[in-house]
Amino acid sequence: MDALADQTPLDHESRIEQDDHHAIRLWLRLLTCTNLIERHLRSRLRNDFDITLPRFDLMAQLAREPKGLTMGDLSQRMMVSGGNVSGIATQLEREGLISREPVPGNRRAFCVTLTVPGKKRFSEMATAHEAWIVDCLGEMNGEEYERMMAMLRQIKVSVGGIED
Amino acid sequence: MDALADQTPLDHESRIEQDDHHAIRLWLRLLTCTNLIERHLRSRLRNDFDITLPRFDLMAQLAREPKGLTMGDLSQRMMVSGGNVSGIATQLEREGLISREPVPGNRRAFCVTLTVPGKKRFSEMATAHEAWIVDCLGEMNGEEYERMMAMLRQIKVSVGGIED
DNA sequence: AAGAAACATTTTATGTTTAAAATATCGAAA
DNA sequence: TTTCGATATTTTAAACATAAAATGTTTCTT
Repeated sequence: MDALADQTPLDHESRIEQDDHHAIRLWLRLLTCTNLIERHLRSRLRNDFDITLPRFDLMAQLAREPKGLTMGDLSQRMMVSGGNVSGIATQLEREGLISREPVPGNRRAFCVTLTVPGKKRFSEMATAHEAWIVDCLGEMNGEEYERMMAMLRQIKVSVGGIED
Repeated sequence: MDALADQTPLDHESRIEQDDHHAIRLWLRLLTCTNLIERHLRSRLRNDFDITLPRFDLMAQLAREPKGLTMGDLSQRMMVSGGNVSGIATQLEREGLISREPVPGNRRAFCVTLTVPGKKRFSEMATAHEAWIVDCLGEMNGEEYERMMAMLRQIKVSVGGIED
């Protein structure tokens, strides 16, 4: 095959053809960028802290809310299914990084919080995590950030408006 | 509190701090947008064509390369692991949408192509898929589009430069 | 107070994804 | 030739993810 002889490294986006609508090209580039960054973060979290991105994300939500969150809150904020949160929380609880306490006055819900070791662990990770992101996105000046944020907000509203 | 910060002139150090927050916010918004669009596309592909996004993506790669691609080519272009491609291809082959032919002269590799029904099926899907994306991203003028592409290219280069 | 509806969570079944091990082939050097 | 390293793919195990069913709790309505 010709493809076998092709040495250039490729991604979704470098394959696009001239006649594609510019929206398609933008979408593919958006996807490529997000995937690259996410992959990089996953890899660093795994190598440097032996933790997965979903577990880190759950801890990040809790770190922002010292009073704790219910499973449902976590599901909503992380934009993943309840069953998923349930599984991730089970793992983190087993590792002693979070705790699930019953909520007084509502026996259906649990209040999930970071344990003391969990807080310590998270603060170590958060510093590094932030630096990695700045490394990935940092070359941009304030004005560019604002423009990009505005365009993404537009997209967010536009997609959010389309009901699933 | 951000309102206060806006009125206060920032020294060098707090400006860096401020920029860092910008980077994090930009990353989170990027992630949210991509997830929303991806979720939307997944859902429509499932409902309208009873196919998953990974299967569609694999077919899309083949549609661009009528001579066929090897499993390794597919893995590289889709930016997913070889094992993953293997699983997806097995399913598509079972459904008769793709074929895996041995490559003459290299008994390790397979040449994967769309079958005739696969081509037909894909072309139906591709039209709809393109329209969905335009719906999500459409309200953008040429200048905005160019700016966004340029910034994303910058990010792509920046992240790509950091070796994994 | 009883029943129905809504809520919060977990469990189950199925499928996706990756890294790593296993299998097999190829190419080249000793 | 034989052996060794690289290449191409598949298999396996573990973590994630979703939808849907199951469980238990609360609230509303009558």
